[in-house]
Amino acid sequence: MTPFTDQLQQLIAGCVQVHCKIELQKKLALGRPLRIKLGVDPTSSDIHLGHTVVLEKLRQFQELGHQAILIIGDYTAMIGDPSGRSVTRPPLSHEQVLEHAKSYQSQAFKILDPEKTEVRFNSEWLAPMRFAEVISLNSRVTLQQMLKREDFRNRLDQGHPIHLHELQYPLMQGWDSVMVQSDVELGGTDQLFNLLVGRDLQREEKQVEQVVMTLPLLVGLDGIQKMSKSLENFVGVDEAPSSMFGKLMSISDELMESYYTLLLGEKLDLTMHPMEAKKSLAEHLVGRYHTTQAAHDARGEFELRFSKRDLEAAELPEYFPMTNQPNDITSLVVEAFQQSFGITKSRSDARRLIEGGSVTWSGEKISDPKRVIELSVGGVLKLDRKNAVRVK
RNA sequence: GGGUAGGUACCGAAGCGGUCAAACGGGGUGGACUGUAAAUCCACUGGCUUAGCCUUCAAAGGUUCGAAUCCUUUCCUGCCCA
Repeated sequence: MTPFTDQLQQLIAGCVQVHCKIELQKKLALGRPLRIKLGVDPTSSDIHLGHTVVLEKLRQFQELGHQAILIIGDYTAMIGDPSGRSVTRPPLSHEQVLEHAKSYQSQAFKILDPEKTEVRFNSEWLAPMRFAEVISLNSRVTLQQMLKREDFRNRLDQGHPIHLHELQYPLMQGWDSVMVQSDVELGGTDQLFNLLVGRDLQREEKQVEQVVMTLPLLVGLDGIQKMSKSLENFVGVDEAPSSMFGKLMSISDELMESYYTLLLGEKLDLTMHPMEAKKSLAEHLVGRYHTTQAAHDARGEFELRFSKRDLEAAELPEYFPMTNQPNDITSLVVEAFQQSFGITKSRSDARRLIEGGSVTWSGEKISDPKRVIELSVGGVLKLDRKNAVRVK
């Protein structure tokens, strides 16, 4: 194993907080593989770049010979983590959660080494708990401690409801730490409270308290809120190269700086033209989750399509018109969206796009929703800013 | 349990018998501009067989020629008191 002093430097790099560094040092000095816990709740079906910040840290531990423990919060996901939330999460059924858990695992293994990862579902110990045990857990935390949290405080001040079950969340997560006997737990900065509860519970259970390490939250594509699937400001690790590339190109210059540090672990070169820097960022990340070749191609496609605006030469999704020809443009637009992108657009929506001047056929703008046109094979139908199809 | 204020479109928030598919702001989408950046400007933002029609203002009933607006019941939430 790498000497522990070197490990320490490497491991705390990029962390916002480490509780406590001295404890981590002591644990590393033991010279045995530490048990490193990371919990993810399968509240949606995709792992996105926001998750990768902390997953990469876990991998780092893994590469240094420590034991990665990935907790799939199939039970906690049904409660919903209130951290950083201003509203209660909608409830999920266990079936939904298990469904998500499946894809979560395979996506997480794009980063982690599956051979060296202990995967645990927290329903394993949470589901069989008896009410008395739950009560006992509850007795270890006070309401005041809970209400010190900023997210709850805000909701309280603003007269927004806080449901009692939400208060259980940190306890459940903390109990996970007890059950897997973690030496270290990783999480985003918004997880601090939950992570610290783990320490409290471990202490009560006469375990050595876990070291808590928090990592910065990645801001989503909107540049304001943290990246999350429900806010639709995310880039999934499973996304197609072109989509990943495109989404990354749409982030603001200010945001790019943090993407460089958090995702690439590099400092943004300020002498570079921002657009070039962004392309390079996008290419790196696409390459990381796909292949270098795919990343290179995605970049080429992007340049062809959006920089040169050469739709004719670009590689586009195919569209096989099903309706009789010729047909009115509105119907064709609706059908193309549905068939090529799986997006259901209302006719009103399609009409708005047409009237707004977004739709073109073979380069010609079609702005009359009633206009009847005859599609020919090979022609390009542009639908909106980002989507166009080639007729087959 | 008592009192009180509420539940309006993606969100916030007006409207309090007809002129309401519902002001305004945010967000979103499209266009101009451009680097799929930012800023700015313009338009759109329930659905449809679109001079019109249909379904929406927590839910169900009712009053009325006519209801988001009035009445009844139900469900949900905040605040104060217990």
